[in-house]
Amino acid sequence: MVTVMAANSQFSMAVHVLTMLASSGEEKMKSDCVAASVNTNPVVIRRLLGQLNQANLVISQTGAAGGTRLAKCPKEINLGDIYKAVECGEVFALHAKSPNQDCPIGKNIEAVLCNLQKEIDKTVGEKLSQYTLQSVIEMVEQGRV
Amino acid sequence: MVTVMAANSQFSMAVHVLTMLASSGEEKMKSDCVAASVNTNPVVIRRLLGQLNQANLVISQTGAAGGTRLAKCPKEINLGDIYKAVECGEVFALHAKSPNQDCPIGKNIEAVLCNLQKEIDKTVGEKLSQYTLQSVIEMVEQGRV
DNA sequence: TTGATTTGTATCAAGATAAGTTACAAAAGT
DNA sequence: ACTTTTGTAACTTATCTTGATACAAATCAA
Repeated sequence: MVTVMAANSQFSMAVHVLTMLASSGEEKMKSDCVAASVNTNPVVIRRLLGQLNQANLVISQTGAAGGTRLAKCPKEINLGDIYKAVECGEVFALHAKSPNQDCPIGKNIEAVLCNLQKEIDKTVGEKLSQYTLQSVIEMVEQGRV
Repeated sequence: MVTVMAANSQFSMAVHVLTMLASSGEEKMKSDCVAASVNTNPVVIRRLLGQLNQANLVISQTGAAGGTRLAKCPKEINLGDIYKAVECGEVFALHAKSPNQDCPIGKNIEAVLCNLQKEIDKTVGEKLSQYTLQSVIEMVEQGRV
């Protein structure tokens, strides 16, 4: 596995986490247990679950006997929903600094790139939406891809 | 403009740079001149041009009266080529640390995500390939998107 | 009511990346 | 020779992601 640190793996973790929750059905899971499978710290999982909660993909409960479960069944969650929920940013970034506005190209290129960025992001979202969480579970269960 | 530093804007810069080169036609441009439009340091531009050179999109020449020009005409360069050339990484990253291999889900989720990653990257490449550098130039010239 | 458990969240440290900058060797024209 | 320009190395700065510790708030059980 190629590990590029500082790269955003939240989407991958989110899919993993939701697959875990799906496997436990109605029963709530604790962040410690999920963290053990993802091989990370429980706080990282709770942060992620916070985002998934805001997107109405999971339901959490504090206190003893607390934990988290899916808010919908796996067939009703698609990977596009998850991608939007964790909001990893865009496929490519716009210029770090605004280009030179005195240059005809510099003046107009940003708007063109911005629209392109939106279109690509939409394309990614649509492609991801073709997969439900249920289909991911089936792929994982069968050990095939 | 929303500026997220540390995010990779190489693709945006590359499109900008190539648009500049296209505008100067056969005539070679100096990195200083391109940098002035992109609003960055000439070395940043030269680093980027190095990648574009390796992908055979531009031709550079050292020395006095040196500079860089396109290696092909703008109709023969598409944004997919540029995306591949700058290799900004993937749309989403895989897990930073390998998941727990003792967990049935942890054991198999990586392969599923890896294939998904490749498919999404392919989708992005195909979408970007629909646009030629020529079409970008036209959008920029017309100040519309 | 008291105590234990778990989430939610703040805060800090560590590791990595991108971009900006300086410096300089190599190449190439005049 | 001298000047210009690329190619590249090295360093700095700012920022991001992840991991880790700590603790308040919520919830359950005895």
